[in-house]
Amino acid sequence: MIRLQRDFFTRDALKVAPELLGKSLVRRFNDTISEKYLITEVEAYCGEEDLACHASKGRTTRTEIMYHNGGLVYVYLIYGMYWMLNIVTSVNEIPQAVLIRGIKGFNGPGKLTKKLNIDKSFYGEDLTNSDRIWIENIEGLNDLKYKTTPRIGIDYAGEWKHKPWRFILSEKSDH
DNA sequence: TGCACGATCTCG
DNA sequence: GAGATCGTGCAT
Repeated sequence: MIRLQRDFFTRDALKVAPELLGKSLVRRFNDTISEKYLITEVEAYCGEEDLACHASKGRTTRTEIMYHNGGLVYVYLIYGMYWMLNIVTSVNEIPQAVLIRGIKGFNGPGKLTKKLNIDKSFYGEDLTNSDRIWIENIEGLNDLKYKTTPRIGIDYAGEWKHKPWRFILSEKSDH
């Protein structure tokens, strides 16, 4: 198992998102407790022109982190009670992120952050050197099958709501 | 300073 | 189908 490095994240969100499927999300709580979860569902949000992306409102206190280099964590509160876990992608000044919507055994972005005890304190965390959250490659799991659908909960995004930028790992693969 | 609105979830 | 619940962005 090898922790994903900077170069994995500093690419376009549409390239990174499907490749995150089948990777292992690691949450380390202390010296003896670490938990690993297979990533099964993600969504890509691509820049200021993407009306579904929070960065479509420009650079604000909340979206600032998306303007940084890939590999950082973007966390925000939605509906007053759920923390959403996102991973910043692309390079400086290009605001993109991938929302982690589901992990094996726990579908739903709000449920997984509650399960992993992830909150605003993770905003800006660096996945390439954090000691409490990172992502690992699982040897032999590559080019997995997945399907795409439009993203969830963004009816306000006009034409952008139709983009097939939600990626779901298929139940069965040839591997 | 105030207010409308969510990249959700659970229960009925 | 509706309610819970609050930080953020933008209008006052």
